[in-house]
Amino acid sequence: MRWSQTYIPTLRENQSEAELVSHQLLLRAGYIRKLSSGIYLYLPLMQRVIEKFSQIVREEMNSAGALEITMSVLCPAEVWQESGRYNTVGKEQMRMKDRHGHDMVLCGTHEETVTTLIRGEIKSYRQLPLNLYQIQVKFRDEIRPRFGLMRGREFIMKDAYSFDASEESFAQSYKKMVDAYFRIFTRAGLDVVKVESDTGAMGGKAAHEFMLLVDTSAGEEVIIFCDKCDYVANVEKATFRLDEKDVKEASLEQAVPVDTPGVATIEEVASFLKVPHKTLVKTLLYMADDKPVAALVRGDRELNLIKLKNATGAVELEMARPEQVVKITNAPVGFAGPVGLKDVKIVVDPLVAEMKNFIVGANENEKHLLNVNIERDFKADLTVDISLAQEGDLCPNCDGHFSTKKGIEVGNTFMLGTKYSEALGAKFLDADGKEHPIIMGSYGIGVTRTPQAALEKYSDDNGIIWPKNIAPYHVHLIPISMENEAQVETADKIYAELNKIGVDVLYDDRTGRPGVKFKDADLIGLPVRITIGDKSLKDGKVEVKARTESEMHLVALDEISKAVTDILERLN
RNA sequence: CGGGGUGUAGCGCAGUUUGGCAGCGCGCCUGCUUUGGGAGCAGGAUGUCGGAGGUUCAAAUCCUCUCACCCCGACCA
Repeated sequence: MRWSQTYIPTLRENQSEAELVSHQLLLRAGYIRKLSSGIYLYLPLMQRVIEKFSQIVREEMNSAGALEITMSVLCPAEVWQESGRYNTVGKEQMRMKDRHGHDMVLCGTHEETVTTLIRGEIKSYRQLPLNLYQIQVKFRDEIRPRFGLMRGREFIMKDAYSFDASEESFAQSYKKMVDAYFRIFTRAGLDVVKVESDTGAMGGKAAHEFMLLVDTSAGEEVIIFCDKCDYVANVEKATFRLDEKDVKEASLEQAVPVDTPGVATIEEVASFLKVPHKTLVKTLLYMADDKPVAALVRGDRELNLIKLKNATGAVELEMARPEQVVKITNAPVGFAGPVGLKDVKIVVDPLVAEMKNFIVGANENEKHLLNVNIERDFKADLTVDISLAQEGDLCPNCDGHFSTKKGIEVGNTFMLGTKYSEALGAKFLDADGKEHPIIMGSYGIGVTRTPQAALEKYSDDNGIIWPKNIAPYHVHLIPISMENEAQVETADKIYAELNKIGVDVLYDDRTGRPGVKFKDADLIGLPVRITIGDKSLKDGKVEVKARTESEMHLVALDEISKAVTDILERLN
């Protein structure tokens, strides 16, 4: 492609709207433009990146036996009502009425649609397994879109859905997808890790996420690693083993109230009473679908909201507002405790269950209770892990310890079980003529998110450095002067030759100054640059340089193709 | 939704405190010169100062309402 024939609006200065390097670069290098909050337009370069990545996805999905289809973005509300998710997805689902007044939704995912498609048509175990996928626009009305394509409201996703007749068959289907995912990300030049994750609103039995590990603030997920075994999990999901050191036998002492004037936080109470944080218990009040819940975690621990949500089975879980806290505990925020609470579900973390003679709020202003004990002073309605795992915790599978890293989720796989097939009536007959719901899985890859995520790893001060397989073009061809006939002639020849052997070339045929072209080339980030100038051309040579490397190679004109393919061969 | 912030030329911003000709840099257009890392000179075009209402002789500036966008939190590929 000739520069003069395409549309690459590069910008000299950074855009104020962008926080992340990757977002900044996509805007500056002329890949994307914003239309509205969380809604982006893909310009020609981005379009090519999307196509290249999509093609990799498509090839690997196809070779894993999945079949490409395209489903609608719009969907009648009844389908979502039937699965039950109409009431649970929340406000991120965009809803509207058509001209006849029918309720419609914009799909953020397609479990309902695809299940509706196959039910009634898949009747026999002989028709299974089946895996259908699409690469298509999704819409989610995110509470807070941010980071450009990383968390847009409209985005492109590859979503696949598997249908199996047995658990054994499903396990194979799932593994095929996991294997395909690793091949996809590897081809795109990205190292990802597979981590255990929460199933969230998707429901189902288990799930994994594919994470690109990054050191930047773009890493929205915290990932827990065991330093000894292969246990890896999203912090939302991670469980850990109780440290035996924390289990102590002690005689129960008399509970006593103590004045704690003006000290409300764990930090303040601990230093006021001169005791370690882990002798205190935090009582956190939440409203689970408008019913109060008290969550008790040890003073040195953070609450894991996802675990609490799962434990309570709540659809909406929100921290109680100060006035609600007052109503529940008769005390201002900071003095809540489990003793004497009425009509409040008390959820106790196992770490707390092991504690003796601990300190809690007294449900009275500026007072705490010392030497409180479970059973004697209050009863737990539920004892379940609700603590956030943290660095140094003990691995649940071995005697290793946890460390943490940050990552960007670029893909996920869900074991859905029969949640959707049962709700929507997708059933098959087995060899004995018995009816069963189909076992399903769903598998997503963020097609627009992934390339931007890649840039969080692959860029430098001068611009983008694309992995070769998702770069919009392979080669950036720059004649120093378009007024110089010999240079132009050479450039034309190289352009034709490389195109012929399937190397994608962006030919900067602008009549501008070379400095501008070099700056734009670095910004756009194609893997290989070929420069044609009088210095080397008088010896019948041109300069070939990899974006990642600083040294140039002088290459004779008849060896260009080989030089370029050699460099591409060794690049990521 | 809560908290914080910003809207002025295509982009980046100053001007708002203390009301008085709407500016700067980059980009864009024309001409000449220049051509190996964002050129120089000369000339030129470009504004609903986010919007509506109000105060005033006079509003980008003060007041009221409103919209959009960004950042922090809850949501999520």
